[in-house]
Amino acid sequence: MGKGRAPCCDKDKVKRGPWSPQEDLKLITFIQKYGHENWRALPKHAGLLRCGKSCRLRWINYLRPNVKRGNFSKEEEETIIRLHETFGNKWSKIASHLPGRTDNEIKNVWNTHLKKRLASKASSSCSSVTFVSSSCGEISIEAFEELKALSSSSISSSNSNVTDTSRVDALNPENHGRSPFDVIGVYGANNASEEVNKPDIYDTAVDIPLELDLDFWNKLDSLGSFQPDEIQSNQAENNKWLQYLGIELGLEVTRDENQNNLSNNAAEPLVPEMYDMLLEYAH
DNA sequence: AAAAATCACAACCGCCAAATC
DNA sequence: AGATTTGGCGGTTGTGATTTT
Repeated sequence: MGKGRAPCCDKDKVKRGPWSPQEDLKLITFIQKYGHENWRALPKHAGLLRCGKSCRLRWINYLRPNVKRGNFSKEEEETIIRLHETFGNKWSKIASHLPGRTDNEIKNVWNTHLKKRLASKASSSCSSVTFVSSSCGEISIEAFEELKALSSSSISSSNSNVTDTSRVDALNPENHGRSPFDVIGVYGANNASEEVNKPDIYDTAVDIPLELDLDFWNKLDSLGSFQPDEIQSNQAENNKWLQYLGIELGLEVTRDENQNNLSNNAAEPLVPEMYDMLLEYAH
């Protein structure tokens, strides 16, 4: 590496503000093909006029598989409140206990809803609630026990679920079998492979092997409700996911066609036409 | 109906720690 | 060992949507 710190990006030469569908597609297709080993170099290679950081954020918060969208459930909100009691504003830590939710989203929910709610609750009463507000300065025994269990669980890496989505998401039974988007973390498996074998990603397309973590699969087995066949083919999941995104982003694939593709090509490698279409659309 | 106020959330900024040279 | 790079994190801001006046 060269000496001298280079700025994160040239602010005059990068696009800022909301992401367009075209940009999303470029990012998705690039990461789908090559992974995201180097965020700084990624925008250049993907043909994006964006800062690497911006790409990373966009991917992590909105484009990667397994990101849960939509309102937080009551349980999720209560979990956030409890975890905030323990961790404070450590949003990534809190996010690591909420599969599919990102630190950014949790932070937003906290700042816009939960903080206010707690403040008003605290002003009315400081006792007799399971989840005690900050102003009361203590945590219930049940909450503490649960936190202890969560902390010692093998699924909780020290990092956020952003970097280890496959494990966290896979172990949440609620996450099984929703949409192609919710399928076991394709990119989590990918990340695992990157650590073992780091190809020159910009010269050759990468065949992404599905790395098996015994502990992970044992836990999966113990859940019982999961269908191992669904994740046998990493490529198949990529395929489903791309198709899903294609529709979400308004590409000309009807839902009927997509349904057929999902069932007929589930075990096939990525459909070249799909790639072409995505790339063409992105250009 | 229009203007003002408020809300919600996506995106940016700057700092820090770990990794790398 | 120290300088540099990079990814990640938390705080903050900008802006479009919604609600209130």
